[in-house]
Amino acid sequence: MGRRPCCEKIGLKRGPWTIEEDHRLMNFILNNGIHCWRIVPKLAGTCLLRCGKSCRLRWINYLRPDLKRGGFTDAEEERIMELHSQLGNRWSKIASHFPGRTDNEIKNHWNTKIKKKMKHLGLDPTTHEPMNNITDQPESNKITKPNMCSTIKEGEETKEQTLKDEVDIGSLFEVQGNEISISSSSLYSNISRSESSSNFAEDSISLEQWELTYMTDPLVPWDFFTNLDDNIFL
DNA sequence: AATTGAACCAACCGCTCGGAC
DNA sequence: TGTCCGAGCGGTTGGTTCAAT
Repeated sequence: MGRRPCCEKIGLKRGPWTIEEDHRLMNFILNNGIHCWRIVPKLAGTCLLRCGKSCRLRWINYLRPDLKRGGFTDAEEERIMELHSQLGNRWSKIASHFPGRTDNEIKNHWNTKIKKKMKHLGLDPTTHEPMNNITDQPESNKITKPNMCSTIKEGEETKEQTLKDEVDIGSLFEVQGNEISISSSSLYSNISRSESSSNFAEDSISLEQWELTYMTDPLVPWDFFTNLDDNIFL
């Protein structure tokens, strides 16, 4: 017998999310936090005909307020290459080094841009070795590079990495009455104090303001979070 | 202006992991 | 100890956008 589906798929919507769905999911999470993804769509209202898994993905990859939008810088690309050479395709681990970036975003960027860039430089994107070293050798003489992925054990990860993994997205918000508080100290708890301001501020806006300003116009939202960054790193 | 192919990226699928019982 | 289930992860797909012709 096969595995049970993660949710009852009959009657559930698939494909691109609408503004209304985003709005409803965002409001639900801001008001209730994240406890169990499976029940989120059930409690979020009748227009959210999505499975919990889909809600989780939408939140993590698109709606999360601490997401950093925009292209990757050269420095970020270099860091991704460096981390990939150590961690392999462990995108979530790699993403944990980039606050505000998602594993999906990094994975996509790797597959569409960095891979090509490396090939252009004559490097094998999988092994990070110069491609001639491998292709010029007969099969029997090839030296197999150890799989970096398998050489790193969970227990050997740094404390810093472990702490980053433990950031609880659901705890980033506090909704009190009609006010949403985005705790900067929570948002950036995975950044060392030396990198961030010691004077953490609570950035509060009203729920109505949030909805009117950021959830009705799909082109606007990310500016808000850019400004949030500016405020925090002053 | 229309067509076509490439590039990009959001979303889905299926598997693994880990906690609860 | 084994089973179940939710969450997380990585690979893949498919729709959209953009550039070239």
